[in-house]
Amino acid sequence: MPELPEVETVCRALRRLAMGADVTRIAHLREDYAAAGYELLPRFRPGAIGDVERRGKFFALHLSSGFTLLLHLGMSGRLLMMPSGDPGDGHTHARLELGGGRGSLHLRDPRRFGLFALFENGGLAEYPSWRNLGIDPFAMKPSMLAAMLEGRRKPVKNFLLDQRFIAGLGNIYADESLHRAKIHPGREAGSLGPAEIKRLCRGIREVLNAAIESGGTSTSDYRKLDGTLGSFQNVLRVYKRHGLPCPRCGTEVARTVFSARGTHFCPKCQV
DNA sequence: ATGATTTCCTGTAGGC
DNA sequence: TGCCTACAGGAAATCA
Repeated sequence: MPELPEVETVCRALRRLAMGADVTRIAHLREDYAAAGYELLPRFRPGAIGDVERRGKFFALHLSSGFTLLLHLGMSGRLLMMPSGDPGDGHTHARLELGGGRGSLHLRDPRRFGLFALFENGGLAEYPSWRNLGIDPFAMKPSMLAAMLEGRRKPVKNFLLDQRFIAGLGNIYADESLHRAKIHPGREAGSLGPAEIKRLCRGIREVLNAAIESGGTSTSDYRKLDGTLGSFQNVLRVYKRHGLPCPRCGTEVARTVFSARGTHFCPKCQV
């Protein structure tokens, strides 16, 4: 499922291929696939893509005409660069036509947990799930993580999934980060000591960087902008590897459930 | 206020 | 082989 590294991968490709291009037309093929801004569509005015911003797992495309397009891939969403004129399929919920023969951006999302929303004149800043996003994991210092963990009783796995604290981690990278930091996912968040907090901070940063280098994790639906697969699924250490040996100590990776999410960890080296 | 649970949705894996 | 059920999960809503 697309998390920070997947969104960042697509974002970088988008900057390369679409920045400066005009979004000439929005084909909104499924009107219930928008949590905000549907009423603005009739007023939409074409504009050049000036900046492609990523915060957490969101993309924001800022257009010169004053509109901002906000996208989230949910769990089965793909953003694909397609040739102009390609209609997409039954799961293609929106198409952004680009000027200058640059093609068309398709938002395809079978399970429809994603988001396509339109804002005008900075209205995005008021959008709750954007406004309430937590800190960027790359800018997170151990002291900042410590302050957020302080007094929290919930399992650290649940904490890592909450976008209001740290923006961009999902199930895959939460599990992988905890394994790198040698912390058991069920540990009470507020119980982590300074050394553990430091390891977690570093583990998060390192796994996200490595995954971006690999173009993201294609375990199921995720694809890059050009439709090809990322490769980080080949080097995962615990996620979906239950029953296989921990790459660090050889113990069988275990699986349990936290926060209604499958959680994978090494029962020996994560304490 | 905090944390836990439920809901949305559909393709796919697993069981019989 | 084919059918059916259960499961996967991001984030908002709801519940305790």
